[in-house]
Amino acid sequence: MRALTLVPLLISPPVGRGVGMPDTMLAKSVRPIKLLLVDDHSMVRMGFATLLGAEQDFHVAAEAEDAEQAVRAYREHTPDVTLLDIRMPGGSGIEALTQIRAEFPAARIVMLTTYDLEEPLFDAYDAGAAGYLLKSVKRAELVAAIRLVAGGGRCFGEVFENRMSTRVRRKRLSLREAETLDLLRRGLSNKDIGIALGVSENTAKAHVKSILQKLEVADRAEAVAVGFQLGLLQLE
Amino acid sequence: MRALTLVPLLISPPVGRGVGMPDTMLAKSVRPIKLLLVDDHSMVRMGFATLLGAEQDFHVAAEAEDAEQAVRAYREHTPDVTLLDIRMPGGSGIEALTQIRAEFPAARIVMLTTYDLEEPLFDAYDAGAAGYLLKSVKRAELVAAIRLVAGGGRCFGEVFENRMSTRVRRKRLSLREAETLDLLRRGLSNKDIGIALGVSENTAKAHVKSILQKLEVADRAEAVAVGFQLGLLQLE
DNA sequence: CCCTGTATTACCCATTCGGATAATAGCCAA
DNA sequence: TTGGCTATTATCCGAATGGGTAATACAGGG
Repeated sequence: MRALTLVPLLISPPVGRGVGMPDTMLAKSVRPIKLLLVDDHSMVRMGFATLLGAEQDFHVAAEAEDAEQAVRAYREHTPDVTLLDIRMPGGSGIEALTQIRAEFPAARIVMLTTYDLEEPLFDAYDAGAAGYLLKSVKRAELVAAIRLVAGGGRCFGEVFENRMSTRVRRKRLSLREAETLDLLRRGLSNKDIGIALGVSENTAKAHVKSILQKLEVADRAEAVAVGFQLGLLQLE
Repeated sequence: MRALTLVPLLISPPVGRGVGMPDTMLAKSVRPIKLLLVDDHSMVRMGFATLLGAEQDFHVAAEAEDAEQAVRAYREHTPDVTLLDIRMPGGSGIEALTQIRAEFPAARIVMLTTYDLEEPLFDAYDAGAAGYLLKSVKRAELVAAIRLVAGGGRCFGEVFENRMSTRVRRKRLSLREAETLDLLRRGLSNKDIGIALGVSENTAKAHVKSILQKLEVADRAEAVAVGFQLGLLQLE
């Protein structure tokens, strides 16, 4: 059900994505775009603040360093565009995104990430992110993306297009399978997985088998590796 | 051989690590500390530059965004202190560190990292880093660390102490074992590992067995997970 | 020179794994 | 209601895995 709604987006970026975009000029002379920056690293926030503050029509209204602060800051400032880091200690950026969008369905939020993993990308898309960018974006690209999003557009960069094709064929893990994968990484045998999940060993085997199929891997070791690769598993 | 030389460092930070440090004052009135910043993310560089540039006795002489540029920039500017990101595309920070230290044995280089993984920490130590800090360090801490290092001190923060104890008992993987671990993550069977390494299946089994012992894990799946956890394996 | 660690190979054996197949039941959407 | 997905369980079976033990060879540090 997701794949179906995703495809059209790839071929229909909102008007203004390109060389001469009228939205930019409109925004420039009216009122500054109010921004909220969320990242757990103060260095990164400072970098963004410095970079974006240099634009005349941008105004960094607030910063936050975790999911909770992000939600509170949003309520207080209701920014035009929010830049939200995906991975933060204590509640991921996806959670913050979900929470903010629940309270403010019109919130325009651009997710930022260091690694090009596909799971968080799709989670972000599902949760209603307006954009998804790598932190390595060039200044001009970022500024353009923010203007685009402020104007109601969406911006899922190269990342999106790169990862889309592989995801179409790769099926998503079910809840149970995700739990099982997390037990695999901990070195549990099928029997112990069964015990941990409160099911029979045979059921655990079935889940593992299903994981191997969906992830298209040869064994549990590769499943764990791909789990990290896709962002299904995270360092802890 | 490493553990022996490391321990004393923990209890003997160079003079001046504390409240009233004379080195700071010395440096302040003499000449600014020349800095080189290396990080592949322009946002991060900008953050550091903004933050450090605000200190009167700091001077950000140059920036670089990969290992190669870092080495060239070092040759050109011979900074007092270099801030070097550990993970960068195309040659890790460790390589840059090694190369610079080979040419300039007195180079004072502080490694910066996002994740608190133990392998790069020890690699950095072995390669002669003067410090090792998480990117999440507070401004004051970073500034103090740079002054300390500029004065000839070393600074391996909380990270170091936390990770040291676990590493003392956990033995390092041999070259062959590291190669084997990388094949495990790709889902190869013992037989295929043997073929890939040009050895017998029995030898491959022996390597795998040794990995499981050294990493103290139950099976290859957990070995892969711990491999990522320790920084022995990286996302690609 | 000896000891340690690495790399290599080999054999045995019980356990585990992964593939194939199949059946039941619940839930949700078309 | 029907079809599809998930979750559950089960059985069969050959292959792979992990543990134990042991031997050889080579290199490097003490």
